[in-house]
Amino acid sequence: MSAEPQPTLSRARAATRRIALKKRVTLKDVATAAGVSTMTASRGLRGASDVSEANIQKVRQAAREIGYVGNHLAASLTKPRSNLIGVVIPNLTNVVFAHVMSGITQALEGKGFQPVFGVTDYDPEKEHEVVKNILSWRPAGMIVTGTNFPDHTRLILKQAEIPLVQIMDTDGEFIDSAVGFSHEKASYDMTRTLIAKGRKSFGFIGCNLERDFRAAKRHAGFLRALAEAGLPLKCEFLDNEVSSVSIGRTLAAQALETAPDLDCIYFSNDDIAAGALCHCIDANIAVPDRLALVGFNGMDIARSFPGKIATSITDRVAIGSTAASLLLERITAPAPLPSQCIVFEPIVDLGALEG
Amino acid sequence: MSAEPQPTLSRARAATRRIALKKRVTLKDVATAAGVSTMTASRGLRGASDVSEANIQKVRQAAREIGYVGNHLAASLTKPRSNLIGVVIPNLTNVVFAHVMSGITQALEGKGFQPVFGVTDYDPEKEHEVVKNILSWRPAGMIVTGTNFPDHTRLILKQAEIPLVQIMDTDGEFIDSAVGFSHEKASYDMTRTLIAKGRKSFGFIGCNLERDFRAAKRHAGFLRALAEAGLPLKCEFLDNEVSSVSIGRTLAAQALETAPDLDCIYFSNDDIAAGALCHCIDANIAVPDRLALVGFNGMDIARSFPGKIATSITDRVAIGSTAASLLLERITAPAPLPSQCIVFEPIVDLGALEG
DNA sequence: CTGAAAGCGCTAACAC
DNA sequence: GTGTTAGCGCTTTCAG
Repeated sequence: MSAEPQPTLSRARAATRRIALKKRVTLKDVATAAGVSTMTASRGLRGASDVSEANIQKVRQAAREIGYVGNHLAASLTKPRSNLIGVVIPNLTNVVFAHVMSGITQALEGKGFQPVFGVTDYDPEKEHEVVKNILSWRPAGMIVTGTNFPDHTRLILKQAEIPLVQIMDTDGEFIDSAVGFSHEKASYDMTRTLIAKGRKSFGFIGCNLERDFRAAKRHAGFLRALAEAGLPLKCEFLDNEVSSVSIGRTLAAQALETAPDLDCIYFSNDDIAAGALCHCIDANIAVPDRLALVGFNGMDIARSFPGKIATSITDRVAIGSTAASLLLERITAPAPLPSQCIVFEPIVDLGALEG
Repeated sequence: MSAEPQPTLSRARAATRRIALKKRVTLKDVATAAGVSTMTASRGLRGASDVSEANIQKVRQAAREIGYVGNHLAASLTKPRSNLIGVVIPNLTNVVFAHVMSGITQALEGKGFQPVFGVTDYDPEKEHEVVKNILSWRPAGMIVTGTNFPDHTRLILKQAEIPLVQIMDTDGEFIDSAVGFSHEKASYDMTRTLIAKGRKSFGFIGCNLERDFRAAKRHAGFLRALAEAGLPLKCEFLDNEVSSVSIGRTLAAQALETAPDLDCIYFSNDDIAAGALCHCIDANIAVPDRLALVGFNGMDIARSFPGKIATSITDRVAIGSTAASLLLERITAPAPLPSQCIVFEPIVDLGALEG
């Protein structure tokens, strides 16, 4: 008797559901409407080989008529992985990551993958949660930011055994593959260039260095170049808020009060450098002649003051799209590909300092 | 005989899979490890009521030990809807939408929903594809941009019968609920204010008006205010590329050559206004005394030239987070909520024109 | 409080 | 070419 099916249950449930959500259109409905089996319907809709042209038309027509939508959940359940792509980034108000995302979506365009994303706010715990959550959607691959993961996060990422691309940072160890650049080297290079241009009296202003590992690495590269040249760091102002134009303005004012003889301030990014420039304009300080301002990323905001702010130009969109393309390549490869790292070296842009 | 199970098949498949992906850890493995049934394991992991504390501990411990990750695909399949939230936006390089996304993720934080998103590039066909695709993940709700949808897109959105929030634009008809403001009214208001300040000789410079419906609505509001005041439009330069600082620079130069007596240029957004400002600085044109520049959105780039650019300040982050909160409210409501529209009126910021 | 059975909607594998 | 069967991994019944 327990082997006997009990139609009572499912009928009751169906009835309940019908009241709540009208009818849920499934593949079976398409099949019925087209007068074929569900398999033929399935194959027809997917344009599989081995279906008669007549049936393909019938099935697609039927699907359109009854407004069939398909169910990726069910389809993915029959496969080892879904066609979702997980994307984990620290922040979205910062344009840098918006650009990266843009590159990612461009590369994913029309490839049949849908991005699922999570924002970590530079918080390792949130990051872990987000990664775990996304992994439970069985994504075909993941793109995550940076190389600094706590062990337990690194572990689940490894154990997922799916293609993984770590972006933006190539300074640490990566798990599967990476696309980005060395922040330490980028700021080291920039600082050496500035020293070569004759700057001697350096200050540093940075935001969020405790949580933003990449900003911290830029700080480190800056200090290394200074140390190698035997130059002192005249003053340093750090803030733990996320960077913004207004903070730059405030901190620059403070720095110049503390050390009026500075001839160069290195900022952890362009936003704060732009804020500092606003202060300099008001305070009538000649930029860059008397004081050089150096940001990072080459963002619109820095470029909109032509020549005033020196910066390291990074191609975020390219990093995003390259990462996504690399990921797709690794996903579709018949066998796991060897580890790989693609570097996009930033371009030193001195602006008016060049002359 | 056909009723006889045929274990050969599944064993063969399992073996194959084992080679490819090692073992896939499922709930059953957790149950076995903990010495309980799958149901107890399921309930334990979800912290359901009616499970003994002892078993909860055993199950969670086991899950941790064998590195169980869970499978949202399977879990969602048993429910009418997944806990994904679909988000559809036109663009990501434009900071405006990055801010919106940021607000959305903030509001979704810790609520157990994961955003899935698609970018349309202002293309209705891509938009339709993206919407259809996301719907087939059976999201619990959707956030889409704007009110201008082609009929077939509007239809599938309606038929999905899930909570829907349309954002950024309240000018047209919305399907379920909306969070945003009237672009037409915003620019109408701004233009009237400018006229009241004595500006008489207006030009318009815009980008992407053909595809960006909201920019087009701002254009319309601007023209309406002009017409009402009986003022002529002295010149207009439109471009079909996506807006950028450099385009603004170019078009402003052209406009001022065509109509040197302009005393106010209205731009479709802040980027291009900032580009125009760069031109004015170079050409030594007093802004805003001789020429007022008016952008839209109140973005950092405009504010970084304090007072120079008049703009309508919009709170994108708030729109995003409000939209997401509203969506969650509608998702969790026991019964469908009535239609609802939340308006965030932009703030007119005249900058130095104020005086 | 726990377990067995059935089924979510789809597709891979086999049979016809 | 097309249909039948079984099963993806989980949860919702319902029976103990």
